[in-house]
Amino acid sequence: MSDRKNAQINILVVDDDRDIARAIEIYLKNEGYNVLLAYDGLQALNAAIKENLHLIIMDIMMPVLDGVQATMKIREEKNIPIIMLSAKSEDYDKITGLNVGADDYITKPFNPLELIARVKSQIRRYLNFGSIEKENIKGIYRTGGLVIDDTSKEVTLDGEAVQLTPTEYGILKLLVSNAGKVFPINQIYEKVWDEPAYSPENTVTVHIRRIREKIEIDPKNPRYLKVVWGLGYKAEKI
Amino acid sequence: MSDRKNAQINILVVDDDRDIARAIEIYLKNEGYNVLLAYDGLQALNAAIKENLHLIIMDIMMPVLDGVQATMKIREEKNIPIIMLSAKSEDYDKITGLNVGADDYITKPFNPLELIARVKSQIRRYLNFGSIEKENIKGIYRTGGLVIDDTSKEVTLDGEAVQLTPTEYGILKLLVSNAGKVFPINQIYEKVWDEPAYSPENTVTVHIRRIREKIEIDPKNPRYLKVVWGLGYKAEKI
DNA sequence: CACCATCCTTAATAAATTCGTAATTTTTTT
DNA sequence: AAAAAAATTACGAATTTATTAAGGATGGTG
Repeated sequence: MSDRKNAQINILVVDDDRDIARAIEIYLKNEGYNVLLAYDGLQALNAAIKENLHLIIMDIMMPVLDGVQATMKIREEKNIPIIMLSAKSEDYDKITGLNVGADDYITKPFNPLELIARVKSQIRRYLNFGSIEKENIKGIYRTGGLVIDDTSKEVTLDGEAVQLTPTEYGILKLLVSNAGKVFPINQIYEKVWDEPAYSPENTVTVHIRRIREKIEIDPKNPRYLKVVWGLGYKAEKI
Repeated sequence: MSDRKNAQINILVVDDDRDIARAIEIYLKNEGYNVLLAYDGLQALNAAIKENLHLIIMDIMMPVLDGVQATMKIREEKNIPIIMLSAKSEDYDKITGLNVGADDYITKPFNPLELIARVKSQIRRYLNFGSIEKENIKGIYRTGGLVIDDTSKEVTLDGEAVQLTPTEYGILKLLVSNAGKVFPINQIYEKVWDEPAYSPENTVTVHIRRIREKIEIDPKNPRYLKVVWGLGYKAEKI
């Protein structure tokens, strides 16, 4: 029953009520979408940066970081469509949500058909808008001659395959998929390892060095993985 | 001689010395601004709440409610730019004024041209704030040919990259993102270092000097990073 | 189960870059 | 002219990143 054409589309569902999140997940998977789950705004924000998302469905009332705040943060980074969910149908929520950068709004309890309709509408709008490149939907990231295919997990440099370890791949994907953006070392650690960074930040440095050895002609003068002194690393946007 | 485009802009002039208030009124009307007058802090506060103001020029020494107190009250309500006027150029006044939320500062007797220049600068800053949101949301700050991209932490001057150290970057970002606003040295220290400033830090001065060397053609006559004597530094709004 | 290969982490050291301080000079204000 | 504020200069200390190497965990294989 699942559409093949939707198999590449990643939707993030964010709700602290796991039953609701799971229910939505079922509806969406039934339509053939690929679904990721998060249970608070912070997780959502991390996923938005790390994953190749095409739509976010987010509850407003959440612990840690509520839907409104999370939306604002995400908007600073990405331009993915966001549908807000709210238990109450109060105007205040709606207005806040939309002003803050949400693209649509659904009140709970919602009609599954309506949810799907709005999801499709947003996706159509997003994909047609040209705001996204065809490449992105396939999970392909690139800068200069460096190409990362996240579907096959293959990395090529000027057409030649590069062999990376899982950790190296994770770091490179994070940086290249957000090319130009500077990531502090501990943020890299947290996003790639998915656990709080205490102090072993040297680890990241060592990995960076190894990636450079594999993708840079002259690791001392990197073209792609650049350090921004005192701030972190970034993949040069070429 | 009056600009039509300024006809919609309402400036409140607050001074208990009516001659001075009227003099300022004339200068401003000459530029095409719409001028309202108030003769003490309480009137000013009322006007700030009732009228649709775009700028306030306020004397510090006033009966009923002085300029500092009035500024604090107004700040609780609105975020209109406020330029403080002071007969004496005593440090105490200046520092209090700026810490309390004034955006700029002029000492009497003042040069009419300077007054107008500062008025224009503040108005521009205030009115642009809403419309440049797109840039702001992406973390791009600019004044003149100086552009700061906070995502990639890149600074360019007339298109050419400028290499700044983390501290230099922090200072420049603070000033440029609030271009036109004067920051006392200890405020700069506290915001950039994120720790209390104990002794008057010569450190900031040295950093300013280093930034100037990198972004100014003639560091002795800076176009961007200007000192406001006895007060602090500001990035010129160009 | 022992062996091997791969990858990750840690530590130690080196290299690079930046920072803060103090002393001195210049500029501005009174 | 005196005083205050800011600019300038130079240099050693401190911070941050790079590099190298060794040890340990993991997983596959004979």
